[in-house]
This record gives sequence, structure tokens and C-alpha cells, in this order.
Amino acid sequence: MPSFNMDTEPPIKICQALRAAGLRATGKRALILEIIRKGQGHLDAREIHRRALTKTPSLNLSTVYRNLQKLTELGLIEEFHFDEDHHHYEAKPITEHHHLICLGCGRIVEFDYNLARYVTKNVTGAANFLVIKSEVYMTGYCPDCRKQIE
Amino acid sequence: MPSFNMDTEPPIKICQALRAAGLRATGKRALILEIIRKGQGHLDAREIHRRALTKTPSLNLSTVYRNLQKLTELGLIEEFHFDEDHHHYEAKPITEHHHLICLGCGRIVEFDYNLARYVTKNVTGAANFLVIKSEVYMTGYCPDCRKQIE
DNA sequence: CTCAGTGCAAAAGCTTTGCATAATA
DNA sequence: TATTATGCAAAGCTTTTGCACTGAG
Repeated sequence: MPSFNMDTEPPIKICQALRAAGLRATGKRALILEIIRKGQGHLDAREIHRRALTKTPSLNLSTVYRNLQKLTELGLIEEFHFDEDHHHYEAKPITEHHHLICLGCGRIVEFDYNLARYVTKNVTGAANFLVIKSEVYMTGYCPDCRKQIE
Repeated sequence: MPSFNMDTEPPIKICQALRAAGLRATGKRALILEIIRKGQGHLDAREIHRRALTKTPSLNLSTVYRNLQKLTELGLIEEFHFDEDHHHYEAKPITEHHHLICLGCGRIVEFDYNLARYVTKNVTGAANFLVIKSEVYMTGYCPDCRKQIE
């Protein structure tokens, strides 16, 4: 019996990444990571679960949570805290990037900016800080939606 | 019976602010806002409740939540999404400022930076965005804690 | 074979809501 | 007095956990 008996064989790279991190390359775990990688980084646990169910109907929500925890812990994905009550996940490695979200249409503009560098250089009290993670979350109205509220 | 029968009369300014926002200046509501203003902006609902209880033992948690909602809605306070599972609140008006948090000792360094200006000027796709709010959340290790992990 | 991974069900923690009562303007 | 605010209790939602079973290595 092959390691993966799902409709779509998960990319070998994903299994490699999992094993490299010291995890067993389960079909379900690989699928979860695959979905996050394809997911543009704006998926929460329920949405990941929903998408995974179309390929693996037996997948339990708690498995999703347990994997999100492990994958975050091992640095394969990153957790973000958006405006809602639940977390969102994004695959790594990625260039550090931030989010600008339109409150009107939900459009998300991602952008790069080395905030850590700026802060440790220019902020009193932040010198010699070892920055692990920077998360930026901006909201507003995009040019189109702006017209409708003005 | 006076409007406020708590040990400490809440500052008149707070009541004024509440009335100006179209809210009734209840003793409990004033106390909640006062705590948030004094709270350096890093309090969650439970902590606000805990502190309020020392002055008003009958205050219910749901009242705290309802007031946080209303005060946020009317712009008297602002909601932040930190690394934990619950929200934190901060009084407004404040100069837009951001947070750098030490994962070792919990120390918080606040700093100013007009991110909105940078982004709308330099990010492709962000031009003409009307930015309502920017939230920055950085984590790392401060100089002291850094020594202990290296 | 051994231990990590999973399903299931129950619990935990934060937040919201319905309803009756109390207080404000 | 009319409307808003509050307490209480129950419900809702996201997330975690215990236990027994399954499957990867």
C-alpha cells in the first residue's frame, strides 16, 4: 500500500519538507500544508478544514488544529492575527511581507518592508532587540470602495 | 442619589467624553473607560474586569464586553489583536503607535511611525488607499533576555 | 514493533445574546 | 416616562485535550 492513497498525490517537496522538520509525512498533514501553501496566506482553521474535506472526507477538525500548532512551532507556517476572532495561516519561507486590507471589498494588498531594520535603528529602546517576527495589519478603503463611502 | 456612588468619583472629562459620544455616563462605563486610559493599552477584557471589581464588585463581565464593543464602535477606544487568543484595548485619541514585545520578559516598547504615509507612497497597489488603521505587532528578545537564549 | 498521528467526544476559554430589572436623561 | 444600561444565565464559537485506535518509519 502506498504512503498516499488520495486522489492527488501530494508533491514530493511537501513530504520532504515535513520529514526535514522531523515530522511524519502523513497524507493528511501533507494536504494541510499544501492547502496553506496554495492558500495565499489568508486561511483560517475552518477554511483549511473545509477545503481538505473535499479530498479527505474523514479529516477531523482537531487534526487540523494539531497540525497548525506543530507546523507553526517548527516554522513551516506562520500564524497571523487578523481583525476577526480566529487566526490565519501562511506558508513559509516567504519574504517578510505585510497586509493592507480593504474594509469594503476585502481585497488584500501585500507589501514588503523591512520594519525590523527600521525599528532597531531608529527607535529608542529597541536597539539591540532581536526581532523574531513583525506583523503589520492595515485596514482602510481601496480607491474603488473609497468612492462609495465619500 | 448622585450619579456616581463609587469610592472614587470618575474624572469629569470621562463623563464628558461619554456624553459627547452619545452614551449615558454610567459609573460602570466611566470606570471601564478610566481603566483603559490608565492601562497603557495592554489590557484585555478579563483584566479590565478584574481591576474594575476592586471598585465596583457587582460589575458583570458581559457589561465589560458590551462596553468594549460600544466604545470601540464609537471610536473612544481601539481594539488590538495581540499574539494571544483575546483582544486588547487602548484609549484614543492617541498618536498612532506600534508595539514591539519581548518574548522573554513581556516588556513592551511602543514607537511611532507613520506607516500609512510610507505605504501609500511607495507600495504599488496601495496608492490612493484611504488607510483607517495600522496595527503593527513585532516580537523578539530584548537585550537582556537575548543574553539568556544565546 | 514503537511511537507519532488521528478520530471522536468532551471540555475549556473567550465572547455574545435573551430577558427581566434598574438607572439615566 | 422612554430609552439605555446592567446582571444573570445560557448559548455560541474557536481551540484544546484525553483516550483508544491506526498507521508511518
